[in-house]
Amino acid sequence: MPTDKVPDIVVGRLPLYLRTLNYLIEEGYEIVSSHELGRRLGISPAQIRKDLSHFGEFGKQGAGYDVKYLSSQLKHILHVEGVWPVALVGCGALGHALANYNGFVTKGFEITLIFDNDPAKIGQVVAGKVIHDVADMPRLICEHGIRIAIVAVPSSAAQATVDVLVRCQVRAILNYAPINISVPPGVQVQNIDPAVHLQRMTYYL
Amino acid sequence: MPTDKVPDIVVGRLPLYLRTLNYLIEEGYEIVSSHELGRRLGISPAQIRKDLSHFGEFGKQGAGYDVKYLSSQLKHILHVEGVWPVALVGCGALGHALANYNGFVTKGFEITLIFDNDPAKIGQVVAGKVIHDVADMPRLICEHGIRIAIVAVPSSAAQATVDVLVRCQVRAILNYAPINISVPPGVQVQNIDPAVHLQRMTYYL
DNA sequence: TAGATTGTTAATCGATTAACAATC
DNA sequence: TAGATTGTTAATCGATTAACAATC
Repeated sequence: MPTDKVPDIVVGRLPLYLRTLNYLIEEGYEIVSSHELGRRLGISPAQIRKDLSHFGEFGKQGAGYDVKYLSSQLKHILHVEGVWPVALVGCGALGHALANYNGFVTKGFEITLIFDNDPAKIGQVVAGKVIHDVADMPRLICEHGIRIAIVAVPSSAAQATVDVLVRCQVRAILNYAPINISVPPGVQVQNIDPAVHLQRMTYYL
Repeated sequence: MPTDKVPDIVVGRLPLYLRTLNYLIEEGYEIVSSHELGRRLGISPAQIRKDLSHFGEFGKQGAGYDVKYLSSQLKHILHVEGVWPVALVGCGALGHALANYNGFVTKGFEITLIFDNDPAKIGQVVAGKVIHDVADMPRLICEHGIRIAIVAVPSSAAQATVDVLVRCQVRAILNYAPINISVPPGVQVQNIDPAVHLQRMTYYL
């Protein structure tokens, strides 16, 4: 029963399914059951089948799911069949690590533009890309048709950075600044703050 | 009505409340209402009041919450009144960035031990700390009484690293390797995988 | 066929919201 | 006091799970 209006929480699990399927491919699996996939993910088989049922019928009764086929279908659903160009704003230690991270391309992303506001860094080359002046963001992001950005600037600069990105038609922002940013409706934001993740665990210690 | 058995999802929001309260302190606020706090977080006021009610009564009717008091109470609840020593395993580009990140201490964490398996790196100093051989993890983590670790090793080494950490009595793991790791009951895991976060957003593009 | 696993429904479970008495 | 906001209950909403007919 495809496309009712898929809950956010279901969409959030699809990348995890995809990631595990790709490991299964590497391991040589051709077929996987919802039970085995769930075991690897710590998710119930029923939930996996229910989640997938939002988008169509991908399995075979009595057999399971063709790993490569389900992987390709999830890539299609998540719009990561190709490679999205991504802008990275902020090239400090974290920005450097992200620029050099070689795990993005196979997942559908490539950092193609890097920005910083430090005159000492502008013009330098990181991971084969020149660091541009943040002042040139509007022009360059527009020229490259960038829709996705990673924000790795200090908290104090995060909201202003995001405001510029939104005006440049960026519609998905991965925010590493440890602060809540606000965006207009229709703009996606995901936040990564290691301290928040750690504090969530210390509650149980 | 304190301590029923607080849902995970509620615990997960507390660090976000705390983070926002600390920004409010910086901005000079002394009192905040659930409405204002919710506005900043994109969460309903009712939810904030309900979440807090799991742990006690922290507000004043007609007034709101004393910002400093609520912040200190949340720190107490989350066990981040002091500073936890943290082990960092894997000192590549990401590990370097984490070792040099200065945002941890005020949030209750300090990276005190760094490990890598690369002979060329062992013995070098990063962020004022010597990089130790991963072979020495059991002894050093035990000696320092470490309960929290950050895993920034390649996916291929992640599970083995985690297995060692768990044997060393580590009970909270922040995993940056893009793979599902398995741990015994009672060990907390949080995962950070930028590609997963990005793919969750491309669905909507 | 016999065995296994899907896709889906209905039931259960849990989380969020609305509303308001209590009270500062 | 009057106005405002909390803490909490009950109602609503949504997500997960159990179970099974369909079927490979």
